[in-house]
Amino acid sequence: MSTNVYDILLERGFIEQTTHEQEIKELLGKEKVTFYIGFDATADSLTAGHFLTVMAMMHMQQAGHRPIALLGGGTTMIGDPSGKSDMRTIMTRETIQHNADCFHKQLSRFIDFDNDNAIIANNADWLLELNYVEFLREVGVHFSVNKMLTADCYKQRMEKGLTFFEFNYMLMQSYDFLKLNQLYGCSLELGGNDQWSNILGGVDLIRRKEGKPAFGLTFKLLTTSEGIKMGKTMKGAVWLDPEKTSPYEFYQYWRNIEDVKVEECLGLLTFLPMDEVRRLGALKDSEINHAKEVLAYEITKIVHGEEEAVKAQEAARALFGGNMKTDDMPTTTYTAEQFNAGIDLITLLVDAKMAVSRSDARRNITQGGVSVNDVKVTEFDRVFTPNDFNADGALLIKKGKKVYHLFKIAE
RNA sequence: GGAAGGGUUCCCGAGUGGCCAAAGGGGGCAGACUGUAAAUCUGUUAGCUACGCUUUCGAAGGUUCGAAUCCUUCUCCUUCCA
Repeated sequence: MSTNVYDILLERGFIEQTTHEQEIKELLGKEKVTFYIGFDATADSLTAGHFLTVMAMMHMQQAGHRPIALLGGGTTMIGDPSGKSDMRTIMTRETIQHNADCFHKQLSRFIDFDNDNAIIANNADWLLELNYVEFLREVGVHFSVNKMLTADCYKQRMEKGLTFFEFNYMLMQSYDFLKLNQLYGCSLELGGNDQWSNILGGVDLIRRKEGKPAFGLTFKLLTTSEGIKMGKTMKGAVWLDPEKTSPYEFYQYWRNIEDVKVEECLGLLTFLPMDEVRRLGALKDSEINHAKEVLAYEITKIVHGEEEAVKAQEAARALFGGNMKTDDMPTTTYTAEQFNAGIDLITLLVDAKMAVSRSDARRNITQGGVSVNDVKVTEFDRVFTPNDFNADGALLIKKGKKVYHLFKIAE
């Protein structure tokens, strides 16, 4: 191991807090370390938010360490109260299992699970059959309620109310760490900074109960400059599953990132050398658009592969560069009869899901937000026929600056 | 178990018989300005066959010409007492 992976993570901006900085660094420098990161199986796909942690796992694995991806099949049944203002909906075991399977599949794209290079575990395996009294005697005795209550994550909940059910989350997660320590010799837990309290609990538990060293480290959370968690849009999370968030949308999300976040994201979410990251991050004004292109391309490449990244980039360049290239555009087709009869603009917008309702479509048109073949249309009852097609035999409709759609007759 | 307060549109939060599709803020969308950024300003933000109509204020009933507003039951939450 040439460069210590701790230094890499530090330089790239991952590290937020550590339990024992010196010891962790030394440990990572001298031996193969088994570490774990937990993923709550609350949806059937990983999100852009998870991606940061996945990147960290990849760095660690490249440096020769052994990751354990712990799927929260058991803990998800409780729901982590950290950073949540309300209690989560409780999910069924079947849903959680399905989600865990999806996570496993997605993670395999990034992490090599063959030949014991990485381990995938599910805490349902030990949490679901726990004996309550035994658990209290073995684990519960090591936790001080007074101390837990002073933890930031619970403090926030003191006002809104916190159930005993959720209060146990910390014990469950700590127990996971203990269990992984016993089963696989796992001695390091990584996670987002919102996991700090939970990680500390596990580190303490192992040290007390096993008398063995254990460490914890948290990563920066990706937020916008206003402190809102990144990876979310109003339409929901940015998913890694191409069925849920298309590679183009994924690309666009990063392409539209705030200026001030470009350098941070390049360091965290790409494998570009740091010299390059700093060079790109230093670009000013409109120059920084180049850095954003690189960022979007690199992330898309890691998540969806080079081919998709190229396609997304070309589609974006074509659209915003002015020269329409219609190959990869989202398209809706109609039969010749339908089009010959004429289709009104509202229907087109709604069919293409460019508007959520006919009222919404009408509003957008009236307010001057819609253009057809680059001509602004403000009459909402305008009807289109093949006579309105452009040179390529289609209608190109844009809503706003970034949403576009192609309409043509089915072959 | 007892007492009090409360559930309003995407979110927070006004509204306590007609002037309420419901103030204000946030968020979203669109327009202007720009660099596919941020900030700022403007418009808009239940649905529809649209100067009108239909469905919304925890749920179900009821009173009334008329209910988010009053009554009854149910339900959920919060706080205080035990």
